[in-house]
Amino acid sequence: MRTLKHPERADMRLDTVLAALADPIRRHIACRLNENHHDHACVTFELPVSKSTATYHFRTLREAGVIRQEYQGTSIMNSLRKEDLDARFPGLLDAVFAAQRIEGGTAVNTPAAG
Amino acid sequence: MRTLKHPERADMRLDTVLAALADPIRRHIACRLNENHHDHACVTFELPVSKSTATYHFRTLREAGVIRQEYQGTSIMNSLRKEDLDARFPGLLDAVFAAQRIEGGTAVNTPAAG
DNA sequence: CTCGTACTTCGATATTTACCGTACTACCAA
DNA sequence: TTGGTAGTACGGTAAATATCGAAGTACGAG
Repeated sequence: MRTLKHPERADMRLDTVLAALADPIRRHIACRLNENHHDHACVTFELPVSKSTATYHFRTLREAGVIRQEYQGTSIMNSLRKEDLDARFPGLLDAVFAAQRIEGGTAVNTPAAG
Repeated sequence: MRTLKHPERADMRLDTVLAALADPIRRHIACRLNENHHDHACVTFELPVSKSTATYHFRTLREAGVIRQEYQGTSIMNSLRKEDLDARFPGLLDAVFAAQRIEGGTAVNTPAAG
């Protein structure tokens, strides 16, 4: 079974988390995982970038500690590390999601939506 | 009198604000302005970068809407746009500052401190 | 008017980031 | 075992970012 490396709670860095959430595509992924509480395969996000670029963004989020990625067969199930983030940086994630809602929804034009 | 351009509340973008706060030097500036409530000239920050780089970071913060910069003679008085930010993205600034305190203080080694 | 201070602007550079396509791996199902 | 699906790794590129030093501007003090 393939496993992916995730930072411990204590190893999450504010720099990295903020940089991860500063990108609209990555914020879009995080917001969606926050809204739809069950896990999602990468492929279901329909991002406006190529597959390899999507991998890059998911990896950036995972390495920052924002999401958890676990193989399930050939897919990866993504979930938001909300409890860990809330423990490490209380209120940060909620403030970002609230801000995103205020600013106007999706943060990104998915190819399906455009 | 020289004046500098600041975005209106409504024009503040989450992308830009998060990117501004993702950099440790800029977050250090913002944190200091939050702690010491009166204004500060750029020169008082003793950042570990050259003067022109400092200008660049202050400008980035100003253009994101995080700080206000107003000339006072040959100096610039910097202040945090806390009310505006709180109105636009409630809780975001406080969450970032709290996270910074949790992670361990200064976010940056000033040359004086190192 | 001259000088020093505080900051900006410009041009250059190094590094990082976002992005792509191709080739690859791992797994499941037939 | 053959094929399809989901995602990774790699090599490359374009753009953005962070950095510097040198030269310039604006202002107050003397």
